[in-house]
Amino acid sequence: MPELPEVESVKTSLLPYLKGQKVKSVKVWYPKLVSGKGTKRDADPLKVEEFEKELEGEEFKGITRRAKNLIIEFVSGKALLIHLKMTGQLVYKEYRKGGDIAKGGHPIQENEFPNKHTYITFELEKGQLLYNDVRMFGYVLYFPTVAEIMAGGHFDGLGLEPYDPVFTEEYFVKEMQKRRGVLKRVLMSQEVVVGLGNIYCDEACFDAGVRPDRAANDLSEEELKRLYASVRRILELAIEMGGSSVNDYLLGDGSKGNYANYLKVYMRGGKSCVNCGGELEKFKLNGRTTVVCEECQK
DNA sequence: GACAATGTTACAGT
DNA sequence: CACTGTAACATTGT
Repeated sequence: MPELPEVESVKTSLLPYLKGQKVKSVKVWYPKLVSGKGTKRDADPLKVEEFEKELEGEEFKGITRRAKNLIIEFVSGKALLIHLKMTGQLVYKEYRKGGDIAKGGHPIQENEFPNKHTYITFELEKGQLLYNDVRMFGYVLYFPTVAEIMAGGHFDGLGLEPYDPVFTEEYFVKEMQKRRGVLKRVLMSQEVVVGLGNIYCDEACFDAGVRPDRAANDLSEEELKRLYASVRRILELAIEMGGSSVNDYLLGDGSKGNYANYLKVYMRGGKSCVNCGGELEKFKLNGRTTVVCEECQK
């Protein structure tokens, strides 16, 4: 589900609820999520019981994000590495007095969570932190320290954060000019800049007026500069709006992001272009549905 | 039933 | 080696 704006929004919306709270107990309902199978941490999977036991009594300290990964840190130094992949959700729900779930004024319906797609429940002092994941692609991995996450090779090969001071226009232009691959593939590979997925890749290309099916190094310097600005502008706008709730994505408090209302091409194939009124073209590119305006994107 | 869905990785093939 | 396409992960909705 989530691209960078969604993951960032989960981070900021969750932190105020979690910070300072202690974990009373943890229950894992789907072992693969915490075992590391299918990730770079295939070796030495921690058993479910150990995952649950290690987190008991831990106090939340902070949440950080690297690309589309979240790192939850505890005061003791222990940490969780989380990737939501396509349909993961991390939602906090306050207890109602008497130990039940809160409802008054809460944006999510009573009894909606936990549900059959809730695979981890963290019982905290004032509420529950729930990990839901319809397609079960995501993972939540335990590490004794943040340093071990960093040393574990999880972030190898990732490009720069879009707001890293080192990620300059010059850097972007230079790196893109080195790559002959299809623009969409390069942007989504996370190897130059991280955070773009299928939604924001199409949106950024539309905003910059370039077709995503061109070769990256075919773009002129001017086009690359436009694209650099568009990538940063689109991601920033989406973060401000709390991300795009197209399907499964929810913020940490269970509410939806608003950016879906501002999407100009994603999911709009066949509709009219907001710029020129022409019909938007939809096609497959690198196995992903892609939408462009033939008139506005060259 | 076929197909597609916000991500990522592995692998076969050119 | 560079790159492309496909499958896989598992489920739901159209």
